[in-house]
Amino acid sequence: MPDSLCFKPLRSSRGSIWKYLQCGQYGRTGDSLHHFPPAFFFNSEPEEVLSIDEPSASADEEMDSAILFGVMRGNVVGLSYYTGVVNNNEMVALQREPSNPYDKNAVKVNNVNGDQVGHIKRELAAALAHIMDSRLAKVEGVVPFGAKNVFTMPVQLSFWGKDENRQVVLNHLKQYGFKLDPMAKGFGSNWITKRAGPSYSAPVLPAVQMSAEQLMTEFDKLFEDLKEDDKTREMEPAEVVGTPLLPHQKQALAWMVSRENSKELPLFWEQRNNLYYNTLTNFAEKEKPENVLGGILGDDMGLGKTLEAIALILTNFHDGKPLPVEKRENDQSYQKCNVTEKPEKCEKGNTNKLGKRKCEKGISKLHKEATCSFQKDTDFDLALAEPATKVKRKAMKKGAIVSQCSAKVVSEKKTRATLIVCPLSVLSNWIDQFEQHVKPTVHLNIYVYYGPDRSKESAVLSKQDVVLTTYSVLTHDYACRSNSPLHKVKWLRVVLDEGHTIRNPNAQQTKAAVDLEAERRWILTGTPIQNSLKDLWSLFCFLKLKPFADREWWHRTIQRPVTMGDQEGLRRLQALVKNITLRRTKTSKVNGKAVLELPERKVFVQHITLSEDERQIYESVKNESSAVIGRYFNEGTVLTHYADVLALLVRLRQLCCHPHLAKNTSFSGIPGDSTPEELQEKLVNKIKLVLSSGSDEECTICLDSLTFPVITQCAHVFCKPCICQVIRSEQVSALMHSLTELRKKNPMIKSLIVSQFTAFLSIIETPLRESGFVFVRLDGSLTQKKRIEAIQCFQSSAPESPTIMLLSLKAGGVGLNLTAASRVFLMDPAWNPAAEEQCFDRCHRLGQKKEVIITKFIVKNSVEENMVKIQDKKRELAAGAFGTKKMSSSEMKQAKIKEIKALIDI
DNA sequence: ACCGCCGGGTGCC
DNA sequence: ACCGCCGGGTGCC
Repeated sequence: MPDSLCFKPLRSSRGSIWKYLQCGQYGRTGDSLHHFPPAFFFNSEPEEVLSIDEPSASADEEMDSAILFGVMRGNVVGLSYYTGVVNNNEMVALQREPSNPYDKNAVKVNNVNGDQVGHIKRELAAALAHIMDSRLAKVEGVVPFGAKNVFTMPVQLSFWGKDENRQVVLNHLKQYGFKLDPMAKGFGSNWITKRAGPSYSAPVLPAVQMSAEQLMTEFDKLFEDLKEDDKTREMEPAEVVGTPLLPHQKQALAWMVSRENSKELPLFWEQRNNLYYNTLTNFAEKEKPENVLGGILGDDMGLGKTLEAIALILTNFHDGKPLPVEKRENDQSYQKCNVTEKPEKCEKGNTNKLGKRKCEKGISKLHKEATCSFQKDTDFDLALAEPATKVKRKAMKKGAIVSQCSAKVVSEKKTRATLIVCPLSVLSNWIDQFEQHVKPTVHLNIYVYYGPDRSKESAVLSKQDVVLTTYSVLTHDYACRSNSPLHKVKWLRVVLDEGHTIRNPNAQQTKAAVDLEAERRWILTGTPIQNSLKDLWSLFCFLKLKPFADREWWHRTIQRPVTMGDQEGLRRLQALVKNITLRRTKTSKVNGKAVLELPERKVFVQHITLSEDERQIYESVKNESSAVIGRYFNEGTVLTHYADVLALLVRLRQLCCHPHLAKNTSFSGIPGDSTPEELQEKLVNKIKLVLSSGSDEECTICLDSLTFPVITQCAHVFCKPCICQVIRSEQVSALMHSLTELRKKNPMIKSLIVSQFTAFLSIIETPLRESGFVFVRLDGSLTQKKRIEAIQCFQSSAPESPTIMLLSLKAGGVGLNLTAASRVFLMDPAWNPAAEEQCFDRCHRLGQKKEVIITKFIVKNSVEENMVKIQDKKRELAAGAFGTKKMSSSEMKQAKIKEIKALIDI
């Protein structure tokens, strides 16, 4: 529930290696861990690997390192005043109620469902209030017995907190005459282990725990066998899916359909008599808990998650029947009612109709809707008077069509629309894929909810087959939810593409997504967990996974046990993830055959030697940088100057690419002293100066006044002819050589040229042009529209289409499909090997027919070589993460300092 | 009748 | 509500 998301204000916490390593504990305790491919859990993120750790401050992070102070018995009173009921051994939540008019110390006791059971007895509440308010300890309760009492019942309280608060808590309780039992021996062992036990520190009670464990193991096994079977069954998609599915895609479809139609109880629930029990919390209720009608489709990039989702939408409507779609009788109707304009050319906010490709401009959406929907009589006639009427009459004679119509009429009352939320960068991909995979004889109503003219009528959205929108729009709308049709419609299905974008539970976009109302919920992501176990929680919240959507139950039943190394907790987590996730990697097998048979991929490293001049500049800047960083080391302030240090390193890397990238710094004294803003300002001022003063500025190459002045990133002004000549003669030529050779061999081969520095891409443009290469460019500065244009242009197989794409490493992120390219030139190494891999995958993915050859340029004897060494280490680290012990933050800092030293050879 | 005892009214925080 | 607590009724054994 959204409430739990707002539970406590937290700093926005990005991942860190610390958290990543914390997860290493899975491996320490788990013997059955091979079920989780490591990549599923740990995916290091490019920009985070060398980022500074923020101090751990948030409430829930405190809980991660909490220890058990002890336990005590208390009483819950006033039971007869409240509706909440509990079972013996059921977990309860304690909640302060400072506004209580009878006692400002009041502490409420709620059951797992959030219903109030009673209050903590006054005297005890007086002692607890301060502890809870000051967060000296988290107090958790279990009702050991007496759950059916009418007036009062006992409650076993356990106190968890930071070690340093332990004594404070004990003393405070003592003042009120209470005392904590250490919990180690005997006390309460019966009640605590029997059911709710495993969530507590497991090792103290081995004997009793074993039996509980064994029980669960048996249960898990049963469950696993069942589910594994479920995941290998294949299913044919609805007839209207025009693309044949690969075996693993049919498996995904079968699994997704079975998830959506599941009548089973959710995991960890069982029926006893007339009640449904949650075996983790011992909560019970009369009403059957809803299973998650959905889950996480965690297939690797390139396996076809989009197609799998489209197949699902078309195949599984209500009662296991396909979505009743409007059939187009023949091509005539298509022609007649079509404005053949490409959706890509639509203005923002317009409706893109599949197959129809109708773009609306200014006219009301409803009106436009009518243009092609020949089952809506009035609208239809209005918009498309004569010819379509004929089409329709003709159509109505056909039985198939009639039944389609009636099916539609019946289903009209049922929730119909699927909402797809995705990052802007893949929005057009969805449109393309719908167009590609839905038979052209079918008309699907697709509404792109984006742009200033998007309809605010929820009725418009709810009658679509598919509504596409972006996370930004979703979040924006959520801010004024009363006016957001997205948050009013009761969706048949909500699909979050690149669903890991909601992994931060405090982010507005997470809340906006969780707040959507839907019968079925899906998360598509290649990386369900990026940094730690916590990432999963948001996803579970979105899926409305009972009772884990509430932070407390998630924490007590899963997160803490797992973090504390409890086997039981690990098994629960494992079962849970397996239950709702389908994950195949590129190397997964279906019936002994690889899921995806991609052409081979080869990576070559080409070492570059800097020219005499370049080496000179490099060395001088390097010495300067080393001196500055060395000073920081001596002062012990490396980490406080981290940003500066990074800037210096970036300069060095830029120098490896091209001296002009960092030219200003090599002349301007202390490197790293200008922020990007200052740089920007400098540049603007320079341009102003040049423009205002005519051309009295000198070109530093010909030392004459400027002809055709151009300005570089580093605020240097040259004559265009001069700088072109310089660039041509300089050693970017390793690339040019390869490209020219390649063109000689096969002029049709397309290449990606990748760099992290867009300025470097700009420099490369010149010799490319000179040599007559046709190229496009894709970087972060392009608008969505231009991006699509660039990609389409590049992907085109037309003879005059560009053969080269200049790509900035971070542009577009995941999801880009650049399979037209079969060569990649990586001009400079990235901090993180994963970022490079992701980039290679943009062309080495489904649809690639050719062998992919990747060339990495590495400058000899430079910061780049050192980076490659660190990359290798990181790969090792990631591979062995399971066995690694938790690093403290000071160890982490040491590791970072070491890294910096290694980079600049100090 | 300054106590004890009895039995009815009453009851979370 | 099988308790405790309160306060009124009551009063030899």
